[in-house]
Amino acid sequence: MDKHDLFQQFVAFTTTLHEMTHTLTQHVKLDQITTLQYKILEYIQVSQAVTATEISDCLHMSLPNTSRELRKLQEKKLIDKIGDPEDRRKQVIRLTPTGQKLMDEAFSCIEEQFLQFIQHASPQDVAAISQALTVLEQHFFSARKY
Amino acid sequence: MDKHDLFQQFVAFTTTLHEMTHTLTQHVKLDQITTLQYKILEYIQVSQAVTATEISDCLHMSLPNTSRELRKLQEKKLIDKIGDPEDRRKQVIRLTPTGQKLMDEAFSCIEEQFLQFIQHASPQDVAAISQALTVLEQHFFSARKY
DNA sequence: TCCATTACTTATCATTTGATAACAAAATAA
DNA sequence: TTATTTTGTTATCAAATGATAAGTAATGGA
Repeated sequence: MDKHDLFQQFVAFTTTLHEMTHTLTQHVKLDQITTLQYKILEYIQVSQAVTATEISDCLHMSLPNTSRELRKLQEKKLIDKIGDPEDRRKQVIRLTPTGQKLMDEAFSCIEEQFLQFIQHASPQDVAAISQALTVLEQHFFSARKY
Repeated sequence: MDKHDLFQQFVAFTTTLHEMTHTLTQHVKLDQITTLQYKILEYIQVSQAVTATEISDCLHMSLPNTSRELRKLQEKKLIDKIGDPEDRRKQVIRLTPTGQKLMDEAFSCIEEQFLQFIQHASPQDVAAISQALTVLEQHFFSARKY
């Protein structure tokens, strides 16, 4: 197994995982927000306190477009913008209780699907999967630093 | 490690992999096609011979929209449609030499980035990553059958 | 103080994508 | 044969997204 073969395997795996992600998320009903807006909420939830610029950088979208989507999310009462007293140009973005509730519901729906997906996995299987994920996380995360 | 913890780990891993995929593909310059069209070409390349209905099903898009994108790709001379003599309603979609060349170039660009990504990986690391990918593929693929 | 930079907003435009209706041709079932 | 299903197309329409110009306010450096 050389690095070229590993690349081939990696591509195939990515396709499988992408398909799996689609299956896991397809039952989440998000009538009020778009996929992009969901990704933004997801990022805010994971990062807890973020600025518009950080969202813009991490989700690879322009600041004007980020600003527009954040305004829409604020209009839907899903996020709050709080002025940063340290630097009054900045605005800290947080989920509102409503936004948090929406994300909690989405995640529990996804988790339910995930559990169905691995319902036949034994404790040994779970340990093996976790170990595999750890290996990949370590290698990919450490590689990102270069 | 119970299944709930595994889910948390899975979500974190998915985020990392998504970010990695973006990094790998960001240097591919596709001035002539959109992301969706690239995904269609990718699917055709992997599957070799497919119909519009198969693309529609696997990429989760409606048949009219699939038909429209295939027409655009045909206009760009990247794919061919060949009538199926067995069933004259069907059309087999294939990459043209130009389309194949475009995909080959894209993939070699992505592979180049991938190799940079794992440039510090030893043969032992490569084996460990491959083993981890195999474990996940097996579990996720077998889970999909249920 | 003055100037450049940063953080963010508003406005506008083109393009992409998703959804749906209506249609035609071929295959299949009744 | 007739009806139904399958495969694919064209034509619209609305919505989402991406890109860019222009502007405001705050910060920080010279």
